[in-house]
Amino acid sequence: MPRKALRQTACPTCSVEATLNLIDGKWKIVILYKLLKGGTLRFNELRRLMPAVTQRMLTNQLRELEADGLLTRKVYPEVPPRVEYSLSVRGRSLEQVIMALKIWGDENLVTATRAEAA
Amino acid sequence: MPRKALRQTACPTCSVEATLNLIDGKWKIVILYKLLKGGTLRFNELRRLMPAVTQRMLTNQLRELEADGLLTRKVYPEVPPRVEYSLSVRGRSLEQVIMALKIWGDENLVTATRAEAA
DNA sequence: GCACATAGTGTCGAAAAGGATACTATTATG
DNA sequence: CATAATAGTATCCTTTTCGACACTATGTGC
Repeated sequence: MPRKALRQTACPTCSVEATLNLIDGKWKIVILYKLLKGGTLRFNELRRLMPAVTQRMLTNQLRELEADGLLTRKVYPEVPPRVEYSLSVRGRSLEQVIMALKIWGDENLVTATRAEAA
Repeated sequence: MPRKALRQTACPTCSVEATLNLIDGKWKIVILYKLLKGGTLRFNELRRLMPAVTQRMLTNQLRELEADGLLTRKVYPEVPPRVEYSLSVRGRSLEQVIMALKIWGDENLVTATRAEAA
């Protein structure tokens, strides 16, 4: 049984869509971006960087990213626990995608995201 | 009242996240990609290109993309009706983003999207 | 007169995603 | 003994998303 159902595809040949599925999830892109910029980060460091994300969601998203092979989770058998997250090679290969998103946003979302924004 | 609630942001300064919000929606990226490749397309042409998408969803996604200024909807007052969709200037500016997604997918998703895929 | 094509809309319900909150184990520190 | 820190879990609930399906108007072709 798949850990997470793959959603139905609009057109199976669309690698655009498949890629988007990987980074779909409310916080995944931000996590990847933070790791891209920050290198290795611990769980609570990520939390502090994204205060709006609940612990549960952060764990969820990290686990999915790990399952997709986009990041590496390294547990140190210490007390208090220490877990370090960093991009895997595959994750780092997403740099162009992430940066394309960032660049577009910087250029096009300076003031408002929607025309009718108050 | 906003047409669609903007979801809470992980970090307001992240243009990465904001950009992703614009193209978030199950079929938006594919629609944009089809229009990028196909130029101007009519409603039912899009439907045929994406058979898995219901009429209602296609309409929804097209309306949201229009509201975000990413595409142009041109209605011809004819019977039977004719409506043509094409990327706006703003929409076309997303080309780098869309192509980054496609290129990554082509290079990294050749066989399977998930390690545990049967 | 009937079906067909276009570009939709309306309603209902299921499923998935996400949020709030409380709880865990262990050790160090005071 | 009490508190704090780490990296989470567990449970419950609400919101959002998505799909199925039926329905619309109008003119053309048979």
